[in-house]
Amino acid sequence: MSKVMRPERPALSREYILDRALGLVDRDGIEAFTFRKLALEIGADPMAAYYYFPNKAALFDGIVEAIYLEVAPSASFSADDSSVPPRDRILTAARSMRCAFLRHPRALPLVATRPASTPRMAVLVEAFLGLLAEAGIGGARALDAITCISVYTIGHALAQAGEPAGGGTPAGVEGLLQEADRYPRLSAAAAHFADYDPDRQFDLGLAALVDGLLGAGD
Amino acid sequence: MSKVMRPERPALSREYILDRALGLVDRDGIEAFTFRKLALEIGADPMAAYYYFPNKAALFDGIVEAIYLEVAPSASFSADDSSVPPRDRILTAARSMRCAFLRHPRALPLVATRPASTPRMAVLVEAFLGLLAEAGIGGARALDAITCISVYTIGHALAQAGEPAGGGTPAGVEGLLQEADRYPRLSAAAAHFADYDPDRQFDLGLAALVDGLLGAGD
DNA sequence: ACCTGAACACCGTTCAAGT
DNA sequence: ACCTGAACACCGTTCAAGT
Repeated sequence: MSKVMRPERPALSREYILDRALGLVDRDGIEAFTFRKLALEIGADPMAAYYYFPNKAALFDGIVEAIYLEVAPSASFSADDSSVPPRDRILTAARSMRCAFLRHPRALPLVATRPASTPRMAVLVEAFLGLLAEAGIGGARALDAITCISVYTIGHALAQAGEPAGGGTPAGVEGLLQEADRYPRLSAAAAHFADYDPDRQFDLGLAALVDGLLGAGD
Repeated sequence: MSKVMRPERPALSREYILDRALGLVDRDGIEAFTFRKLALEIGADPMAAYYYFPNKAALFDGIVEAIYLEVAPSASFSADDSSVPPRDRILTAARSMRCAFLRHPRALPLVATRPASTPRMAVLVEAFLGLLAEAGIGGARALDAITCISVYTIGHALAQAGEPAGGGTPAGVEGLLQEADRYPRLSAAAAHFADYDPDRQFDLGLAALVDGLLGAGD
């Protein structure tokens, strides 16, 4: 019955630390993230995390990796269910990336900023290349398609996450709309702010992009 | 002949400070940017900038604004040169945004992350709405198109800027390619890394996206 | 191997003060 | 109005030390 009274804490590990770190970023944002706050969160010395990560950048890379691990736990991504055409499976794959991204809006600047070349990314790219091959796209065109679809997906999620949590009119635009004569078209467009639906909009652009990329070589 | 020997320095101003701040970010990156280094750069007390900006976030917002001010100094953006079809003028507008972005690769995370709703943005959006109207797109569809094209443009520039300056094979991918049997398609695609051209790729996706968005309502 | 704690060289920001 | 300088409450990271 020696040190039984110590506050019980899961054994420290890379995964556990990343999990709590991502939780902190989700809650308080990247700016507020600190090794010292992380230490409080995991109940250890401020420097404990340095045993698992050489520095903050490496820990952030780990967070990005953790988010990509949430993308499409195998299923819809690589399944070659021939009953649904490859074009639609490509759309589904992009949506499942988007879904993982939107689960961590405040961490997205990390995802958008740190190019990951990990085994996980290789698996995702490999699967996507498979989908594209089924759609008749290969070689350089496949790489182009993957990049274009990826940057559109991350870009859209990032912009959506950056918006004021309200979801209605983008912040500050109201002020500009006072001068309706200076921005007549913008003012007219403001009528449509109410029924803005990010998911529908994303799908709209995604379909345009994918169809254009698939059809370009005919 | 009192204080003549003082190192000559332009009078401090919002614009001057932003200009030097952007220069620092361009040179050393966002992480390394510090009010104290900025002070050295402008030859003033570390706290001098606080007279013009309430905090670091406000200064970063100013940097983003400064970059958008570099977009298409009027010309190609709003010109209704009827000899070139609206569809092509939309492409040109997106390219001119991209061009301004690529002039400041290390500042791009700021641009991608801070939604700007300033008069300058209103002017750009207003002009873009004009182009879309000429192409027969208005209302909610125009807002969708602007957002989709914008996020694609910023997303692509951000990804490109995030790459290792080398430009060749994305960092670390070589390591993964050792296990060619695990990632057969990725390995095959690697043959095309050499002739990767970001501008061509951007144009490819942009054309797909724009044509899809313009044609969707027929 | 895994974690602690003191120490160092920084930060952003506040505030009272100078001109 | 515009800028300075000291001070405060933090940071990330190093390193020697503990178990």
